[in-house]
Amino acid sequence: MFTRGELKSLRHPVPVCPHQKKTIDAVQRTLRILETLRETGGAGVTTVAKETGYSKATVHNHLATLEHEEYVVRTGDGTYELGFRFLDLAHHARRRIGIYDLVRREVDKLAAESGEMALYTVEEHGWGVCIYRELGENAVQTPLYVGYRSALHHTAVGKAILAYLPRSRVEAIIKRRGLTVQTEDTITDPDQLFDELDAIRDRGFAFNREETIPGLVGVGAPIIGQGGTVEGAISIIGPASRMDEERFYGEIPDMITRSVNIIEINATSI
Amino acid sequence: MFTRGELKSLRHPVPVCPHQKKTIDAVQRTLRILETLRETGGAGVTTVAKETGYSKATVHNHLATLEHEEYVVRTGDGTYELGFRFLDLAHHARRRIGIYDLVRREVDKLAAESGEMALYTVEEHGWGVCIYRELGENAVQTPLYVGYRSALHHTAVGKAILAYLPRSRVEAIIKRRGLTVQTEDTITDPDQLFDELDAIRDRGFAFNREETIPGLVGVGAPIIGQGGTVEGAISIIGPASRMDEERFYGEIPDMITRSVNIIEINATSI
DNA sequence: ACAGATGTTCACGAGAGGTGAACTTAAGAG
DNA sequence: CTCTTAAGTTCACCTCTCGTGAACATCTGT
Repeated sequence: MFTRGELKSLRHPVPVCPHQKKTIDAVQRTLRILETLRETGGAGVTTVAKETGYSKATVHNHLATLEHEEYVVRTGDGTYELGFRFLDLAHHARRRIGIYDLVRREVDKLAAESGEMALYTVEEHGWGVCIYRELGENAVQTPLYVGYRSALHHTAVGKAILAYLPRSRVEAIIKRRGLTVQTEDTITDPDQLFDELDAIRDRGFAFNREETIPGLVGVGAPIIGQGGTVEGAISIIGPASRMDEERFYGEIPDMITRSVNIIEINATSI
Repeated sequence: MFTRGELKSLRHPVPVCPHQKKTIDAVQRTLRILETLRETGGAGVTTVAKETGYSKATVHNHLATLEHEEYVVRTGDGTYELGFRFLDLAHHARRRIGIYDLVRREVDKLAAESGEMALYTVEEHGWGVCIYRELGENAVQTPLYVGYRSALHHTAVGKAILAYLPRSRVEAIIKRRGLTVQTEDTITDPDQLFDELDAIRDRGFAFNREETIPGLVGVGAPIIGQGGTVEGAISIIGPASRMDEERFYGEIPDMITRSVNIIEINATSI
């Protein structure tokens, strides 16, 4: 027989990895559940339980808590959906972007002038996150909504940002996120990527030549803040069919460079 | 000596309130912490601990979890801030609004035509939540951002929505949220509010006569969906000084009614 | 270099929270 | 209208999570 003390020491044998972060399981579960609601566009207890692997009771308790705290709503037909409280959190998250209004005006202008889609993207946790987007008259249909996250290595904005981050940061990001294949033109070799980043730094802006989606191209340029650090990048995106040499390598980069200058100059006075 | 069963029953004496919901404390703590980041616009462990009353270690563990899950960011100066992942959740929450694009177009039109602020609001958890907002040329400065929540009884949109909810729902909302005083003109008496809602139903739209902020007035009208239920309400808001009788009771209501009709007609074809 | 504050780690134990099963309610089929 | 099936909710149990204070580490500014 064991005494209580002996039993206890057996229960906690040895931490598998002594350096792994200590995270709170219940919080992770709630986040997984919210993400499930996001992906399903609303679901019931059973669906969420199946999707996450948690028991029905667990899902029920989490959803009840989230509903009580008004982060989730029960609709008429009994499904749970993301609450509008996230609009509020999103608004306050966006307030971090000091140059938001400035950027917005320029992105609107770019979309109107070019007739294509224009956007502003920022780096976070090694992803590119779309902060603002405006559609021009002939803009392509892509699922690129505000809040959309994508890898940095295969977009114009992403490469523009990477080009102006310290090499160590870029290496860390590559290690963390990998260089996933999107199309046959996606850069998947680190050395090739670093060469590309050198070229971008030389000319001041980046091209996306069907590296994300076949047939889709883009031009992007970084916004450099007072401290000399990249704040983000703006870009114009359109179908390859509409982008002849003159436009893709001339007019569009000019428009973008002009907007970048306006933003950077006005940002210093904030 | 006690048997196991007897001991157990002693340990759980009597639930203080048998009907109180079972919520998960850790989740509530995380939400409180996120709300603190929201309110402070970014803060360190100590500040959040002071603000919430939780221990530093607790706050540290929660923030570490939220950062690991990429819902929060550590900035250069060591403070934690809301992550842009909330933009994504917000986007998916907003997808619940089927008529969003339709409403957006009309609100833009109203803002341009009137020169004032125009907006679309929806009810959730007994609050009015601003879903979309556009500023006209002369729009007033108010903190009415997308995601902003306010009580329903003292705004034009709020009263327009209440007027078309079942009386039982209205009573439940009043009970839950109360009729808070905003200005000397705020309706704080339930009977008076129900009379006002009758009047709104008669004429089809609602007025806010400085009931929220002194000097600020508005006109709002509900959007009624196919099932005959209120989807939300649109509104134009401006300074009382710019709203003479003719404009406030004539032109503005006409513009809004026209937009409501366009939205409702087009909504049936979705 | 030092003082004051902030962030991080640790051991411990109360009790939170996850679980399966039982129960209730709602929806559909025949 | 009843039976069947599935979904949501409640419950008692038990483990291990998570909150805590205090000690330790790290940083900032003068």
